[in-house]
Amino acid sequence: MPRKKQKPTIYDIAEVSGASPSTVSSVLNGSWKNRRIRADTAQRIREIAASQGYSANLQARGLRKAKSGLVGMILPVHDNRFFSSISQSFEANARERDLCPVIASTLRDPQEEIRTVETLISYAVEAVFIVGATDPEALHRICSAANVAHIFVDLPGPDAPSVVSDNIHGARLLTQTILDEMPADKGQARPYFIGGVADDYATSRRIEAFRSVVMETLGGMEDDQIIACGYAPGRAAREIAALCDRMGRLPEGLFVNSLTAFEGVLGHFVTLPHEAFDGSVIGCYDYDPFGAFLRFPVHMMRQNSDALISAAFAQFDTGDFSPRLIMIKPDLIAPRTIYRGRFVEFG
Amino acid sequence: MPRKKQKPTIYDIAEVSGASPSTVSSVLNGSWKNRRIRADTAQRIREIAASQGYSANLQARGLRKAKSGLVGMILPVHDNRFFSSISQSFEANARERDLCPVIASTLRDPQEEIRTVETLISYAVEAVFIVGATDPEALHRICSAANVAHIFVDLPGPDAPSVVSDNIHGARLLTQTILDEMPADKGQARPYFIGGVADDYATSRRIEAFRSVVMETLGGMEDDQIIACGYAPGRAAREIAALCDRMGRLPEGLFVNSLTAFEGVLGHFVTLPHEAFDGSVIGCYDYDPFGAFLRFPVHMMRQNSDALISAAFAQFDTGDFSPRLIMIKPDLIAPRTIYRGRFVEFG
DNA sequence: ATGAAAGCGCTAACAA
DNA sequence: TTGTTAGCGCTTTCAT
Repeated sequence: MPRKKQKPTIYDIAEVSGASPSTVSSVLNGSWKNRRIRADTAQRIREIAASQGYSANLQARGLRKAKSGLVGMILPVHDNRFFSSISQSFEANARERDLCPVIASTLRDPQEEIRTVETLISYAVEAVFIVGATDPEALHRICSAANVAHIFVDLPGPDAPSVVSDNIHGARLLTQTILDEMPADKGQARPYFIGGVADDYATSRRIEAFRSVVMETLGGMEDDQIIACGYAPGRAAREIAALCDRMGRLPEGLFVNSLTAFEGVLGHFVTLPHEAFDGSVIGCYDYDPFGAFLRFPVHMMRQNSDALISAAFAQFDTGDFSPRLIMIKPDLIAPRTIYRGRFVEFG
Repeated sequence: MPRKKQKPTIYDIAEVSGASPSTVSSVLNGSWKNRRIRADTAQRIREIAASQGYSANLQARGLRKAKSGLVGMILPVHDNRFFSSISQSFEANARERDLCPVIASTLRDPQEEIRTVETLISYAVEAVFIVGATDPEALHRICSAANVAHIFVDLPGPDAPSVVSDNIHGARLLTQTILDEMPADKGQARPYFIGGVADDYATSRRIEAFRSVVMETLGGMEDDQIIACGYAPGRAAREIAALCDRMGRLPEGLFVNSLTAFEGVLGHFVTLPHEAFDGSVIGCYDYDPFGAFLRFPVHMMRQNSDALISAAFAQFDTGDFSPRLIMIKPDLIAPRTIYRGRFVEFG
């Protein structure tokens, strides 16, 4: 590739225009409203800059101003409908504020979370949005040591604003729906809960809600009806297979705790005949448009990713990073219903 | 929030340790292997740095070295399984090279693509990966004017390396499969192709492949069997509804050209009774694990996102950015089959 | 209405 | 084996 000449700097523009670097700088970054610069000099400088293909070196600006124009977000995985919707909203919100989004996935590895947040801080991000962290305390410590604004989303963290789904409400509603749809003689029914990590904030509340609704409705429940086997599809696939094996059929009700777990569950379901699903009611906490149209009906709780992120940014805008918990209600999406979101005319 | 003291710099560490800033710098950034620095001074400096919570200011380093440690990627949308898998692979590949990924979605807006690439360049990204661009020429011009390495993925661009799916192969295979699965008396059958933009590189080749296989197999085809209505779900929903309306039923064969279009199609399908699908064979170019388990069987072409991105990074590693076209074959995923990818044990 | 100059935190010659 | 120094490109007082 032929070595092109370097990107022009304000000094190049200054030289060509005959103005000083500081004048050029203020014209080109908008701060010239304060400095009283003649409209025509400003205009001339802008034209020269355009003709030279000038664009500011954002690293230099960031260094000088001790801020970068970047906003960071970390999340567990990209390739999952909940988190990728989060990314989509994050991007839109960041752009509205003229910030450049930096989104990183950490595969629920606490070490990776820490490294990533440290990297973001080293780039002087204006804030970091922490989605579904496994070790919120550590991340909080790091951010506040560096005096970096941070907001927790989905899973709350200590001593900072947190925007979370109303898990109790959502899980109660989903559990109730599953039980309602089960055949009339629920006496012996043993609905199961699968996926997630029992100590996680979100999972623990969902389990609690599941348990209490089951107790209220069926009058009893045993511990083995909770299979908190993590989020990985592979693990969920093995667990559901083992469960079906033990029972000799599918459970009457199944509460799947995340899309990733659901993906795993599906990995087993593909091996089953159509009739296998007849006696079962299945619900999933989190929504996927394709998941809504499976071979069997699925009740889905759609976390309002857009509302979660918008609320987090609204908090960011206030500049107040004192602890508070903001709850967003998720929506129950009936089987075979397609939710139409903000981005339906894009793709 | 109590105002913490500023982040320590190499000067702070230098002062405490009694060494000079350059010594500190080289110790802390690894370049001390060349400078022969005593192991114990290095050790002492590292300890002091750790105790002070030092971490390098990457903007300053980037400014000085005229590179940032960032790699950029732009893609149409996040919340779609194909693109979010691309993100997942991009992230993994970037990390392996100690680069910080910056992923931005541009909603297929050419202006937004341009602005975004300019922003990335202003941050001095080491390369930009351009996925599914609508205006590759413009992006190429911008990148090469700024002398920034760039690689096209999914949709090829001019005068730069491009890694694309083997669309002809994939679309032929998918079309053939759809036709094969159709009822024996195919004489009058009119399979349809829906989604995408007819001038797009990928779509145009897929249409071409679709057309030629249909011609070979059925002996004829008319132009209205191609509905290149773009990628937006909303639009695809309206088009398929209109088509079904005109035909009074579903077409015998349907080739859906992207997941976003498929989502739209599904938006109409949810209104149809189960039997409506009996006489239809449906295929989708692109894979989604939930899409693989719908109420009706779907044949899916899985673009190998991991291979696409890995090949792109392999090219990046060579440092050679001269034009070349690298083809990656997609895989046909049979209905009701779950593909197990690289990240199946994460979630 | 504009310019000169200092300095953000870091790296890389060049000295010593 | 280590220190001194000159910038990277920009913003921002402070002068004029």
